[in-house]
Amino acid sequence: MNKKIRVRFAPSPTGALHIGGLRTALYNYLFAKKYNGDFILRIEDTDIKRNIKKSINYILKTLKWCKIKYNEGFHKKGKYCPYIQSKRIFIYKKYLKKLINNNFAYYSFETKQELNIYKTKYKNFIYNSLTRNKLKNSLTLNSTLTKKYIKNKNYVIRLKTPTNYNIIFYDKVYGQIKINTNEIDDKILFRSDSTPTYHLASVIDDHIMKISHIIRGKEWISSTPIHILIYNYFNWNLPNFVHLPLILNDIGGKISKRLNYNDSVPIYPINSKHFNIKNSYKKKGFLPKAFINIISLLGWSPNANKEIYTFNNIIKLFDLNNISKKDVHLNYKKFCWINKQYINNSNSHFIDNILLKFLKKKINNKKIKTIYLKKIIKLTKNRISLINDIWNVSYYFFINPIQFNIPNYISLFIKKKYTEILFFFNQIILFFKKKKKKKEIEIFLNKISNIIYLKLLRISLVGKLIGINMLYILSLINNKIIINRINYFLKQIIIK
RNA sequence: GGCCCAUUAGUCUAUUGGUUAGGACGUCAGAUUUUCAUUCUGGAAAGAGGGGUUCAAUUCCCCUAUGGGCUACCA
Repeated sequence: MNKKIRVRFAPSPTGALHIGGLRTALYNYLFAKKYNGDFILRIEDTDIKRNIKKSINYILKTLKWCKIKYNEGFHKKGKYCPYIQSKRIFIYKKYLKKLINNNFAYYSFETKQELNIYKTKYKNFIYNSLTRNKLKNSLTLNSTLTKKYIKNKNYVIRLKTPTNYNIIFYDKVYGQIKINTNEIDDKILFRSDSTPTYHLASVIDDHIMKISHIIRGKEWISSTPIHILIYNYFNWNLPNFVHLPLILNDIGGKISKRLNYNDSVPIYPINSKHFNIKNSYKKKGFLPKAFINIISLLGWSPNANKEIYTFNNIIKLFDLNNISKKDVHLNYKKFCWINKQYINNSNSHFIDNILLKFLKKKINNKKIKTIYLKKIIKLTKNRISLINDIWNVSYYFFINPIQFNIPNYISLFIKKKYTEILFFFNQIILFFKKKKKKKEIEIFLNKISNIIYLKLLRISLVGKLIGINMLYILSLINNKIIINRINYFLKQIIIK
């Protein structure tokens, strides 16, 4: 019975891959990796109307960024090619015929409008064994009429669900679940435009591709009985079902709710008329390794009081038994904290290069030397959580402050001791007229006994009371610039 | 409305019948930092409510409440 573990991630290319989708992909990947199984990427593009061309590429790019590798599937050669459902329709048609011939599926001739009328007229209208006898389909109409409808292609094909039959299945996360067939409708398997629906295509593919575990979002629990019926009708062995808790957005709703693209949080930046999203986890400055750590903890937790894990450790520890049943709320601050741990604790050379690249791009000034930037990075990087934050903690080395944020008690001090302050700054200007060594600056700084003077100096150079130690600011910023900034600051004070 | 699922601090979670209910983010206080941030130390903070079962229930059962999912010729 020890069948090979084979799992799949089967996104439909209808939009940006959001954090929930990526979590599903990751859990499938982790499970496959842990048990030396196969991880398959299958594109489920059966709904032509909703397909967005760019999204397949987007999904691929996102998985690549996260280093989630699939060893079989779209764009790769494999035993069960092609791995995109729009190119497998002939297969689904073949199996569909079997269902019809065995009386497990039938033609139904109501138009969408007619169905809508039923739905508004009768509360809780369901197209199933309780109602289909009174409706327009191949089970009720005589053969000539049926043939006529089929010839005109005005039909859909529905699954024939049994009457009052309890479908009981065992979910690895949620345990036993029981749903009565009277509650589900005769789902459409094949649309009037001759395309299969998800239910048909995915069950057939999962069987053909020998998928052993179906790991997917909890929203599929209600559809699982339909899938089980199809498996049973074909006399196929059931796969293991593993439903994952949902990831909820701040409002508490499903993160990928219907067609609301803006609700989903993209991982990778993407530009197209369908995605009007400027921000992404990648662009904000999350590191892929940290991000994997973050999403691995969204609905799963190892039994340890630890938060930071390497990818390999996550694979080792990953266990379906530790998946939570409770839906997950995102905690963005914790995401940032985890990312910070990676910035400060992983290979510093690697992180420094990323930061260097970011700063160089931001400054866009080739005169500024790499060694200089590296020094600044070294001094400031323990202050950031996201890569992009490096600018917020180091900008004052590159741009002059224009506005000054002066607290009240210092404003009062300026008014009182105006002439003394002028004298103080003149001394500093004088001091910086000549090149100075770090040691000399340190001695000079130590002579300043009044803290407020130091604070004033900081404000004149940085613009506000933030930033690294004054010694480093004074020794890293060019003397001329220091003097210019002070002069500008003094002018501003006079105006006030 | 119907069906299904969930419910430990603001959030993520550990303990799965006997614990001072543990950890993390956040928050608050203190120390370090001339400032800010970091870092460190410490504090506050939880079993939705009501019934059972049991010597004992956060843990098992029932009801209620709340939240979520599904209820498409979407996936």
